[in-house]
Amino acid sequence: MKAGLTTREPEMLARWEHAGLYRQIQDARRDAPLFVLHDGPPFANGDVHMGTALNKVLKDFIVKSRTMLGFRAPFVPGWDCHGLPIEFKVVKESRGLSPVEIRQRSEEYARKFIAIQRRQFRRLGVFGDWEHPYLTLDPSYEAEIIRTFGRLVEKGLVYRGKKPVLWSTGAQTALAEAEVEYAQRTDPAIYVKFPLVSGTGALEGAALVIWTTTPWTLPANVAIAVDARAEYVVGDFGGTTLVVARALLEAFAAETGLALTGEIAVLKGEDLQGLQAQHPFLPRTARVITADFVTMETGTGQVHIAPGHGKDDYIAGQQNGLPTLSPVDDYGKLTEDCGMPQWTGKYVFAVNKEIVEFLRENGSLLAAQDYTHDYPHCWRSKTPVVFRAVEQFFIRVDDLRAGALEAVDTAVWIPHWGRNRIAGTVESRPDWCISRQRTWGVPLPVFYDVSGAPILDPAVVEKVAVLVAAHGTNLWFAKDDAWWASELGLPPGTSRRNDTLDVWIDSGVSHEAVLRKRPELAFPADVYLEATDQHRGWFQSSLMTSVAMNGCAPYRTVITHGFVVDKDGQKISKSAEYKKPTHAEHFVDQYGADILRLWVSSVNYTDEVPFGEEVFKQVAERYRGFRNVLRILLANLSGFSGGDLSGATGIDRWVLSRLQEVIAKCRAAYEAYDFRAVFETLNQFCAVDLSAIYVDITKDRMYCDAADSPRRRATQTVMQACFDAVTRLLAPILVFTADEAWEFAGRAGSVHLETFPEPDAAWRDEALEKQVEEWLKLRGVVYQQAIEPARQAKTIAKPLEARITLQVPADQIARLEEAKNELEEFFIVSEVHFVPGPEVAASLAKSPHAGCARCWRFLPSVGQIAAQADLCDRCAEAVTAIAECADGDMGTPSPHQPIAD
RNA sequence: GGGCCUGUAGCUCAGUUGGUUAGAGCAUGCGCUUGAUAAGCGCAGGGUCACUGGUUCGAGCCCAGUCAGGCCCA
Repeated sequence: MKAGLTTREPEMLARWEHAGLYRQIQDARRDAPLFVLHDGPPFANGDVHMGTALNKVLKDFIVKSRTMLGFRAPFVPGWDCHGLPIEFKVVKESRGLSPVEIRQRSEEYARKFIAIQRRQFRRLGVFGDWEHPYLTLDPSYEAEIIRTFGRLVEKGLVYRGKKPVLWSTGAQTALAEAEVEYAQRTDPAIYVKFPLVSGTGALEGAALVIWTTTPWTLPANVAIAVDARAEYVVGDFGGTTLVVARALLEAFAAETGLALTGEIAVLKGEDLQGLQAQHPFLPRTARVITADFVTMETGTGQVHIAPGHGKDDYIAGQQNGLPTLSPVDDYGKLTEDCGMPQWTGKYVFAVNKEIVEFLRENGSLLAAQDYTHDYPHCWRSKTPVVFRAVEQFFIRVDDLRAGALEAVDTAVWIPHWGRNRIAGTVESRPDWCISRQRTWGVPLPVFYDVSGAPILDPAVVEKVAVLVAAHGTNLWFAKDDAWWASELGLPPGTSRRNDTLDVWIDSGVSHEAVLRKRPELAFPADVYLEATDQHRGWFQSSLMTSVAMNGCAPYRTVITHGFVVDKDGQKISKSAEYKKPTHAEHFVDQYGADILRLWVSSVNYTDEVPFGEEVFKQVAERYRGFRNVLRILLANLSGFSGGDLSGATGIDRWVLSRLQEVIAKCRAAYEAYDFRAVFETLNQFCAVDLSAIYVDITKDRMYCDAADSPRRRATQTVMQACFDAVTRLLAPILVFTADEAWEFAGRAGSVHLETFPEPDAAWRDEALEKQVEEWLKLRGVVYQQAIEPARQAKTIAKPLEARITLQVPADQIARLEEAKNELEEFFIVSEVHFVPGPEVAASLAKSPHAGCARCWRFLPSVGQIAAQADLCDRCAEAVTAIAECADGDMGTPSPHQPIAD
């Protein structure tokens, strides 16, 4: 059967595609109320991983179940195509490519993986408009990205500022983290005095001391950071009054030879906050600020802050309103802004030495050593990297924050704590830097006039959008400044740069580019569903752009799922040491897509989601349970052409009643996106109510009653209802198996065109359900106390050989006697007698009667009919009836044809 | 280090507003059946509810802390 799935599923897939099943479903729901699940685009890179599969299958559960709940639920899959990981791979493969070439190859790369992932998603049984996905590299999509930027400009939400980036002075380009490699190099480590110019008492005449390994950043110094809670000593160090963190006094003495000779005062870092200290060579002061990244590992506990030359420095600068200075050019040479003419034009790593000498001469230098450390280098030019502030464009998040927080509360967050998570990130996020110095992306549509000032004009941006919609963004890279200037009616001399937009803008505007553009969709979406990392990612970028443009959230409900973890609860590492399979294809090839889907339905997706071989083996067992139940129902229904419930017994009505509950529970669970509850409910119903109880008990009548006996027909009617409902309810999960069963049952069309069954209150019978619960308790006693011991003792082999004596409280006997025949069937024994007693107890005797050759029950009627001496009265009658209307030998029941194996 | 979250049998999960000996399915063991048979049925074993304190007549459920794990920041 396992082997069956992996070959049968692709066959069914081919049939679906040939028949255009997705189209059929959409057509069938043409006038139904709309339900939009908007696909968050996966990155077009790599194979479909278990996490991606989990995400897509959950989405498919929603789309299919809403469809079966009566909605029109289109699914337009998408891919995120731009971005560094692709560009990086392309550039790594072959160097020296022009931007146009990089973009060509990046697109090829993205399209290759879109094709691969699309095949893998389809293989999972995910329905959608796979022929027309949305791609962020489509010219029409790119144009929407550019238009959105224009709208943001129009609303005054975009500004230009400086921010430090990793910069390769060898390649004159910004680098991403991934493009940096670490190598050892030796730099001067220096201790520098900053005399205090404010401060009274003990601090009068004292100097702060910083430690740095990048002397060339001193011209950009604007502050000194201390740890607010740490203790600092103001003391005499061989004639000069210095401030040093207490924790570093010893190390300071060892490194500089300056030992504390007299303690003047002790202060907390926070007491130093706000003081001004004289810059060692520039006519300005550095302000003392506090920062939580100050450590007591090296230095003095006082950190030189140059916001233009470090990430921490920049953040601290933003928080304290400090200017971002960065007097370094593209080649790593100091510019005249450094304020020291003798250093201007010199390479920063060369000028270090001169700076140190200068400090030594002017008395600011307390000590200098060579310091060897791991330092980032450009992976391409191998030159040491600098942090350098460059012009960037930002979105004013402060102007959006209040609106975004309000919008958060208009959406439903599943699980509910998702609300806190996104609110937290929205509250704390700084302005959004939307420019990147990359090639594989949508160009930042900004021009510069001859003086170098940016032209931020929505009308110009719109013109760019129109050109891009027609020709794609390659145009930006293929044409020169003069072409663009003339095309857009800008003055000659207008130039443009090679910045691209942050890829979070790409996917973050999908509500504009997809929800509003596709005729079959609508804004806002009913549901967004992604992993929890997207609270900071797509959920937030989409929220910000939508609040900016629409003043509301782009979604009504946001569902998040956890990450997949292996069965030990460890995260699935992408590193080389992690050897276990993590690709969906591995599990699909081994077990089948339906089993992968059943796995998704069986876990609590709001937590971390465990998987692994053991988990899959277990799920595969459960799959067999479902499959076998469908099979036996189909087998029992073979030749059945409709009937009624006139011959129904208690157990039939009980199953029918239970079925109504199952239907109601499953529908409610699907509505609440609680697929695990669907799984549990159907599993319980199939494994226990149907397999262990109903089907087992009714075997006797299915095999031995006359084919058209009212009792048998009633049972088939009930089984028909069970099969029909279970197959439909299972369809969103076991997409292939359910449709296969539907086909075997002779139904026209796909089960995926159907709707879910609706519970019929008329069939609910809670009194009966209670009664059967009591019977089940009695059955437990019968098996525990009578049948099981007798089997172990080899008194009997099968329960039908047993005559049970059941002791029950006297007041219950009359009621039980009434149901005596049903209880014999229910216990699957030949005879039951009731005797009064203080408590429920069961005992057993081997039946004194002969066994019927046909139904295997031991009954007094066996042998009473001379013509059929080995049969009981019921079987004799059934055989006679068969003989009258048929010619074949039907004395024993024919095994039903195995169906759907 | 900070924010959000998770931790119940070997596995996946239930455990209603705190209230009797904590449940299910699967897996395991033993047995039965051989008319669901690369199936089916029965019985059994298995949990100091992560740990430690606290509130309460009573806590898997409430509170605090610890440990372990996840995501996002730093």
